[in-house]
Amino acid sequence: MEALLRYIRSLTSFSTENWALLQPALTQKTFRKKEFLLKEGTVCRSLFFIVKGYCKSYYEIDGIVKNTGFFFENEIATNVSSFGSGQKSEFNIAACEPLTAIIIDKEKLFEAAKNSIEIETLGRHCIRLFATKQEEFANLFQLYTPQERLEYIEARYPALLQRVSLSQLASFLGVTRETLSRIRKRRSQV
Amino acid sequence: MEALLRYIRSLTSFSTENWALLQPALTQKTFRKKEFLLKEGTVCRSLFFIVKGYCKSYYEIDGIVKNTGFFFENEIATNVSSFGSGQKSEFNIAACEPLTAIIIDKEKLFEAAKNSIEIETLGRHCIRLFATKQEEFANLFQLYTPQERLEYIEARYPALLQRVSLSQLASFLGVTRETLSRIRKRRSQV
DNA sequence: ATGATTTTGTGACGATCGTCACAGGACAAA
DNA sequence: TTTGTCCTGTGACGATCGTCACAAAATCAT
Repeated sequence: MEALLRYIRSLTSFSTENWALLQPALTQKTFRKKEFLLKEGTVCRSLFFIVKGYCKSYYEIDGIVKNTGFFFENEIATNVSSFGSGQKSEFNIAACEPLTAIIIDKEKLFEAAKNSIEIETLGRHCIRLFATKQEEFANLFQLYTPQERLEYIEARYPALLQRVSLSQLASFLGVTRETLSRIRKRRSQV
Repeated sequence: MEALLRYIRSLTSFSTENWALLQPALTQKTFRKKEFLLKEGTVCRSLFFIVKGYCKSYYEIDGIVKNTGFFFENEIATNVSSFGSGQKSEFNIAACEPLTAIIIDKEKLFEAAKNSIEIETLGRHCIRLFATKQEEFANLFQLYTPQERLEYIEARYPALLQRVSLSQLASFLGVTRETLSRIRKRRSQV
């Protein structure tokens, strides 16, 4: 739980009273590898603050898995649009390793926020971070080639490469695993 | 100004007192075609609510313009990450037509939000909408081929096609104008 | 240690894309 | 009308990617 408080205080000033107010919204839970945090077709009613392990978001289209994001320790995983609008999620979030997360319940969070502008502000910061990350990855695809995308991840998210297999990474980069393999080969030959 | 109030009330409940509190943060301004709303290298200190006309966000990399978004009437254009973090913007926003916008000043908005949880909540909703749209377009690139992306825009944003030239659209879809032309040809021949 | 499963690399081939070059059409200004 | 500019289409060619197939390497469970 202390990890979450540290995370919050890195975003915005947050009193111990507000931390107490927030407690009813928090539950700690563990997930086995491949277990769902969020399943396609269900409504997302939680934020998942990752304490240990990592998970991924992915679409399954015509039986093919397409990874859209990886989430590691001290990050929040969720489906912003489903969480915000109450509509069904179009993608899954699943643990890639045994995972421990603090689940922040939407309804109880909103109740707490009604009486605390600091909590409301915290919510805004969380969404802002999410929007920034989405923007970063949207640009990654709109602006760069697959090879440049790989180099961007290598430079900016080296930890991701350490923990995610090349097949999983290829799916995330929007190419087949064969293509990723050839990009790596091409590059080493130059 | 009424358009902005209608926009706000479509997002969240908003009293006339809060509307009055918000007034100091608002300025109306017109832009000529090709004029900058936000220039690369400067910090984004405003939200631009578009009353009439439209604008685009774009990167200029090695002299090549890459469009990343179009913003029309009753939408808010901004650079969320620059607006939120205070860092310099890496892209431009420029009017594509003569444009009228209500400029919402960041500092004065934050002052107003300090004393009003309704305004703070409004800010959260604005960012949420932005995050949702970013997510939508990030997925468009991660999941679909150029042809499927075109079909998605045709189905979901037909108005965009009416107002944006094919060259501009090609840049937005992440392909050259020649490729977009051939996609359209291929499709009509089937 | 052994066998099964997963992950990665690679060759062949066709499809798609980017680049360069050029031509025709739409539109606005003189 | 004429000129100039911008937008769109298309042909040629090389580069890159996806698909299918198979093999090697690494990992996991027993």
